[in-house]
Amino acid sequence: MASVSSQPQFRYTQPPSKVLHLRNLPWECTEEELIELGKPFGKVVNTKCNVGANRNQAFIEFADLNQAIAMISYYASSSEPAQRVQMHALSALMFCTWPMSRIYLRWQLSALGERAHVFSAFGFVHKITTFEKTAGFQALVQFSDAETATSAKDALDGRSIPRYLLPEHVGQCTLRITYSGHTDLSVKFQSHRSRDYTNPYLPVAPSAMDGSGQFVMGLDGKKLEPESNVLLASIENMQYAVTLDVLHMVFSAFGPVQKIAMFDKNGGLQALIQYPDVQTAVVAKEALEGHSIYDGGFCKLHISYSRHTDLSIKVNNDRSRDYTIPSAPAVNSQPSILGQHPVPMMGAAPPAQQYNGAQYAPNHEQHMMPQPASGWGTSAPAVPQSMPLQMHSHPYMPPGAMPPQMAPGMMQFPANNALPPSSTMPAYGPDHVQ
DNA sequence: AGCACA
Repeated sequence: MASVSSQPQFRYTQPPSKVLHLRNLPWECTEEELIELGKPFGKVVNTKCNVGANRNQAFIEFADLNQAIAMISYYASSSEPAQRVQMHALSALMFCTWPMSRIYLRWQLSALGERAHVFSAFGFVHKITTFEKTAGFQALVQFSDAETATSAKDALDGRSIPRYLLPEHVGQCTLRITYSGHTDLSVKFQSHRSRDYTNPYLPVAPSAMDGSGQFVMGLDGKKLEPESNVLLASIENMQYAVTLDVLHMVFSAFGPVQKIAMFDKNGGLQALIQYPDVQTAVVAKEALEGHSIYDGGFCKLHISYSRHTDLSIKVNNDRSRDYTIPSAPAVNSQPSILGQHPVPMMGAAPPAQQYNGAQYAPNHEQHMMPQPASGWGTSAPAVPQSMPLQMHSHPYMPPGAMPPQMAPGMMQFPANNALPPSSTMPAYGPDHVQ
């Protein structure tokens, strides 16, 4: 735990790229705005906006690698992995203006929960601090200038935070906004309750780190773990058997699964799932966390990043498998899997509609995950699906070749957060954008 | 009306 305080703790989980991937941009943005964002750091040669089901993701490509690095570095917050930094910093910069006078907004949520993104749609959020009072959850938000603050106040006061920005269990959050009496926020640390987006070198608050300095808290107070290409999934409420093949199918929807190891822990089932790269694991985790494999909350997944990066699978059996080894796995030696499959799944469970949660916009045109094969009894969209490249090409689960255990009531895959595992552009051709 | 500091 030594050695951390004076240096910013950037953690780059990806090799540098000329292409930056921006996630969680609030609402739609334009190509012009993306160019404005990147211009201070170099020559923007390509952009793609309105990517993803929520149209809140984008790509920026620079002419030179160093320019992309410069942008990342500038907006890096020392308390977060680089991927999240991109997301936060860039969302704070949308519709940006750069001027002098400062003004504060005070806002209040009618329920617990905090989303800086809400404000960043209107301009560069310089600093934010949150706190709880008897009246509710409050925050001070400092913008770059008064005009920006005024437009944000006028647009947001009395309105609700978009559902997709909120956790499922949080009800409607109505904002109340007035001007603050403060003139300048003085943020001493980056922490789970306050941020200074103008200063990437601000130290991380000790309270936001654990003993080893490894984990930090996100602005929402949740733990941020170092990202990994290996996920640790624990399964709760396990009314039905979860087999290796079921896990393989569920996790393969986001990219090729290299290895799976299942084991029992504290009376529950856990599994380590290995992807070839971190980004695929990030997408899978964000999409699957908290959701159930079967309708009715059965076999609910809780997913975290593993400390492992490469599992060593000693033997292929019904609890562990290395899918990268070409020797045909003896799937047929377990004919009982189907027989053991829970009967209620086949008839009693209603058609799978697990992902009608608000954070997954029900935008069928934008679905990029494999749709249920015809015959599953769920409504298939009329329009052809646009799938990311790896869905067509990865050898582990060709589209339409779902394992037989896929039963009615099994989870469908969510539509958003489904990004290609690389931060290159080609997966989103120009025909995908209006 | 209500405004932080690890």
